[in-house]
Amino acid sequence: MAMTMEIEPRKLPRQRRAQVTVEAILRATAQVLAEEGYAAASTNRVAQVAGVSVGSLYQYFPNKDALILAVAEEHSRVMREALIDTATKYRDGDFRAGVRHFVRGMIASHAIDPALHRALVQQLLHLGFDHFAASQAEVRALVEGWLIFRAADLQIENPRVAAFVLVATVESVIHAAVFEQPALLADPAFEDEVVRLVLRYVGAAAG
Amino acid sequence: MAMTMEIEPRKLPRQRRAQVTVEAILRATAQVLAEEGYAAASTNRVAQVAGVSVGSLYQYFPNKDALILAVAEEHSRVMREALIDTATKYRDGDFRAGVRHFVRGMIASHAIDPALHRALVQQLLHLGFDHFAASQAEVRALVEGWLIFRAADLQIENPRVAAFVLVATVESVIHAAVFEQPALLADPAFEDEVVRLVLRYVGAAAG
Amino acid sequence: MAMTMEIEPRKLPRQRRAQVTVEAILRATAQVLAEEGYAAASTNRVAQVAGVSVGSLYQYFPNKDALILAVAEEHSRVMREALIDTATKYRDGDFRAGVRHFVRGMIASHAIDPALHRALVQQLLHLGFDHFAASQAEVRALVEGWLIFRAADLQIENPRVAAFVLVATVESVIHAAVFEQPALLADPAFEDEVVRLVLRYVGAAAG
Amino acid sequence: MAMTMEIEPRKLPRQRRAQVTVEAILRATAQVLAEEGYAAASTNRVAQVAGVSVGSLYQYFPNKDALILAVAEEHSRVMREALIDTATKYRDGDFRAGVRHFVRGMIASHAIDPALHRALVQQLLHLGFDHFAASQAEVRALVEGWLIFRAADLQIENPRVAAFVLVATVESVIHAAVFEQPALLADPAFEDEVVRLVLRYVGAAAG
DNA sequence: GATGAATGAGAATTCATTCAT
DNA sequence: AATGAATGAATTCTCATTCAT
Repeated sequence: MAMTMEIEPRKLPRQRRAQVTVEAILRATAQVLAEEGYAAASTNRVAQVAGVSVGSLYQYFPNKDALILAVAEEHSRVMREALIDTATKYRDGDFRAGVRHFVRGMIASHAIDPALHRALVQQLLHLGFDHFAASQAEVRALVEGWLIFRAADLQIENPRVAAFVLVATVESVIHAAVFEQPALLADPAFEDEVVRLVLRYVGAAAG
Repeated sequence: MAMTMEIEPRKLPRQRRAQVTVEAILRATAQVLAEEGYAAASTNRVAQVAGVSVGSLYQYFPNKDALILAVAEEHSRVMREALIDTATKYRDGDFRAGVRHFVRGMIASHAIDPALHRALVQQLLHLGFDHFAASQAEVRALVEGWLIFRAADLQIENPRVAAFVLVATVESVIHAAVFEQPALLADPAFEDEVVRLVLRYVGAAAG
Repeated sequence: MAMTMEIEPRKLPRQRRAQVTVEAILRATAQVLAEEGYAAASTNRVAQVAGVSVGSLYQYFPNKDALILAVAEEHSRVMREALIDTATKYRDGDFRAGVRHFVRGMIASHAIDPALHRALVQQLLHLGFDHFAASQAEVRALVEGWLIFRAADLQIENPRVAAFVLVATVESVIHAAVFEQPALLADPAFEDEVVRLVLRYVGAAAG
Repeated sequence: MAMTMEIEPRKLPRQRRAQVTVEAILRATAQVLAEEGYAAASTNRVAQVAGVSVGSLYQYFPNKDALILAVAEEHSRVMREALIDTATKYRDGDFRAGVRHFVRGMIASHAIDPALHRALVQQLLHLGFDHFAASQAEVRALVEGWLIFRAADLQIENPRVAAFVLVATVESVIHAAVFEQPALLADPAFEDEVVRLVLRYVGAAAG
């Protein structure tokens, strides 16, 4: 494992033409990764699908890992936004409804492009980056604020730890579903159970 | 990605000498994987560490994947046995003690060789085999049976989904510990927290 | 033996530089095959002789067989052209002169690069492709048409079978010369004998 | 190409058990060669099919080439005998009938096991031995004697050369049929044409 | 900026042959 | 005599990366 791995984009595209090139590359990477799998995602293949030369790819990404990371970054940004949109809306409403929407948002965000998500997780684990874990920080902060705001109604000792456990747990359960039983993602009973898990854990369950 | 991947062991070692060779190969694979990581685990490197020629390796394993899978098989067999032993014992005893032993078993099974476990998870995901998923199905079935058997004492709507959620949750919390904080595996407070999570979820918590 | 053997060239060279590379590879393959024999014709050796990297070789040929086939294709194209040129010219002239030119064309085409021819025959048989057989089909058809066209002057029962026998006979006599006595290819007496064999067979001999 | 190639059988089997082993090896080699082709004919595969260990194979054959040669030897012995049987019978009868029987014998001998014949020719060419050419010496002598005996009825200048041309020609034409159009072997028109080729060549044709 | 030809280290895999049991 | 485990040199092929045009 290279200690001196560059992962920063090489240079920013200035002209519109370059902008287009970079987007084509990212889209092609995501597509190849999702449709043809890890093994097929060689730099030459990606460039071909993007309708661009390998040379152009290396103009903007110093190496393959940086390319994958950029795609992961984009993918997790989209996921994060979808989630935060949903979750923020219910900040002041009924807590139980809020939890349900949070969970629904998490499930929905994982359903955006499960194949890409899978491929990225595989690649990133393989690269030694737990990229999605890092991107959860923001979500965690959101949830922590929420727990503090509603502390009176809950049985929680340490909101920070609870937020960590909660986000990690929900994420992992959904994750497991993505990998092992994708059908569950569309099963209302699955949503119900995850909601129950959260509510009971924070001491806000009905019965 | 080859569609026709052979993964069955090639032939069974008959003589004791061969037995020793196969064991050396498996041990070397596990060691290289755990200590030097995926990238270093070339067939030649493995053979070298095993003190055996590459040819011998290919006498028993048709390709590299089969080799990795054999190691995973063995590792998950050991894990599964440790777990099922523990869990089965408490099938009829006190439920809360049973949960504690189940959790303890899960933790213990992941503490057997965390580095190898990490490497295998990375490698298998990467190969597209979700080998541990398969072995979790068995555990899941065990837990589901258990939940149904004890339904009267618990507050569960859908035992099948609940079993999935439970196993995934416990597994992933422990997993996170394996990947990020191996020290936790030996911390009694960690066990306590996971037990609490489970008991609350199934509605069997004391308070 | 792979059932799904790719033998089509991988991509066409667009730039002049690539054109040069491909030609160098083909020339090197022919040379190594002819001078050092089958056993020496490894892809790395060929690349080395071509003054090119193995990678470049694989950029244009998907595998070793495709490389050999491309050389065979070229060689048999040259042979076929030499032959058909000669033979076609005499389609309407004097039959006996026509036979002489046909035979002369066959001999000349085999004299182009006997060592390469030898190596290719060995190699192609060995690969299971009877490449020259295919190209002989064309010659056979030409001869059959010729026999039918001149049927009045000849004593032939079954032109199709006769064409097969004729071409096979001439081909193999010349072949034997290539393999065993290359010097004969340049000896006019050899041409005379083969012509006599043909003329007597088709019943057009003078005496 | 090894200059010091051993091709002599290593030792003669003395005990009946060994006799059986050697025969099994030869039969397995022929079978694998004919049915699975050159590529599959590894020494280990042959030993396996023979129900014998590789070690035993090497007890009687110093290397792979010697094994192939032994099979070729046996195959050409069988062919030769079939031919000589047929041909000798007609030594004193009608010349034209004799030729027909000679040709028929040649065709029949090539029809004994065409797949094996093909595989052997491929292998032997590849090894640089023109084994079947050598084994023709005996047949050639037979034919020469025959031509001398019937010289009065024929138009032949040099019986030795004529015998060479005749045997080589007939052999090659049949050979071409084996490789390119096996169906011809069973076609009476093919036999007719080959007979005509011979009769006209030696000046014994009817018209 | 873009191109795509060229590179070559490195990885997987085979198979004739040996030799201890 | 027979066994079959072990050997390892040799070969094919891939793919991230560079750089001249």
